[in-house]
Amino acid sequence: MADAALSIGQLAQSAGIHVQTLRYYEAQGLLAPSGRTAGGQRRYGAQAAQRLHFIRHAREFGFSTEQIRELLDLAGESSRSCEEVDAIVRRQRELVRRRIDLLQQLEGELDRMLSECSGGRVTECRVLEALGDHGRCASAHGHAQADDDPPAR
Amino acid sequence: MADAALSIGQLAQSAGIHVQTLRYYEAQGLLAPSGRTAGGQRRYGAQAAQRLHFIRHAREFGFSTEQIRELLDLAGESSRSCEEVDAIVRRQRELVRRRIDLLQQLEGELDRMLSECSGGRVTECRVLEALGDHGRCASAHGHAQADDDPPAR
DNA sequence: GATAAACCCTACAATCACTGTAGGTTCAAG
DNA sequence: CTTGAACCTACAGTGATTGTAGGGTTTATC
Repeated sequence: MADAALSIGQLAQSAGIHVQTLRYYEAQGLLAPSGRTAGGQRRYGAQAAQRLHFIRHAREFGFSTEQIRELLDLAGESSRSCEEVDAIVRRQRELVRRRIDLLQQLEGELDRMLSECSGGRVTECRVLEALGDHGRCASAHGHAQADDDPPAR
Repeated sequence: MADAALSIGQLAQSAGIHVQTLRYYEAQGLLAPSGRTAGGQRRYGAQAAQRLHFIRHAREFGFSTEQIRELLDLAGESSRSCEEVDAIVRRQRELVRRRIDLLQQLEGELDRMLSECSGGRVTECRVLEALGDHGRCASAHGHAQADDDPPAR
């Protein structure tokens, strides 16, 4: 069962993450090692590697560790309805959609700023002016505030 | 000069942010109050309000407080070349562009997941499968990791 | 001029998802 | 059996806020 057991460093390298992150996931209840050596070092089996794969993928999708724990729990009791999983993903897609919209507005603004600046002195630089003047924005992205968004690093 | 002096609460409300955030900006060297009352309470003049406007706008654009401090300093010595400001904005646009690309890939994936799920039980739910299986991704967004991105809340 | 409510003060802890560090232990190769 | 790389725990730091504790100040009303 624990045939090709990986050390924490090997698993981390294969996943492109730091060992600390793995220990962090363990502390968060996302990923436990399959076992430990006599000396206390973590060993990860193929199942753990797969679980990590899921976790990393979900993180890239912007899911929080909390949400991932939800998803993993849901997947564990495999007789439950798919609707809960669906709802989480659907909510996530909404967030992604909104973030894209916002970023595209910002990109447009930044482009406009750059096109108006032509390498003069700061006094006549439109960029700083544009940043200071909300009114000139192409889109009035008013300060909405009920909306958190997990970083998509 | 300090005619229409605002309290921290009034300024915060007018900007749609919390008073703690203003105190945080002060600690970070971004925004000092124009003065204090005899009792030690902060008072902000019109100039401070404008500076805050700039700060909030730049934050919405994804600039870090560090970058904003740079921009403000640059704007202060108004005889310097515009190129430094330009470079900061250009770098920022690159980051925004990359984030949009990633998010659009993610959106596509999430859509695909949802279309494959049709409200069954978790055992036959494609969503969890898709999240676990990187290989089935439309785009192989490999684990690039040299890239930070400030949250765009 | 007293009182009370609303506001403000400092200082510090918590959040999230990690990353870094200190000081010590274990493993695998030679 | 020694060496050095990798591992261990425990804890502090990151960035941009937000929350809390325990007080002081301002303002309006009586």
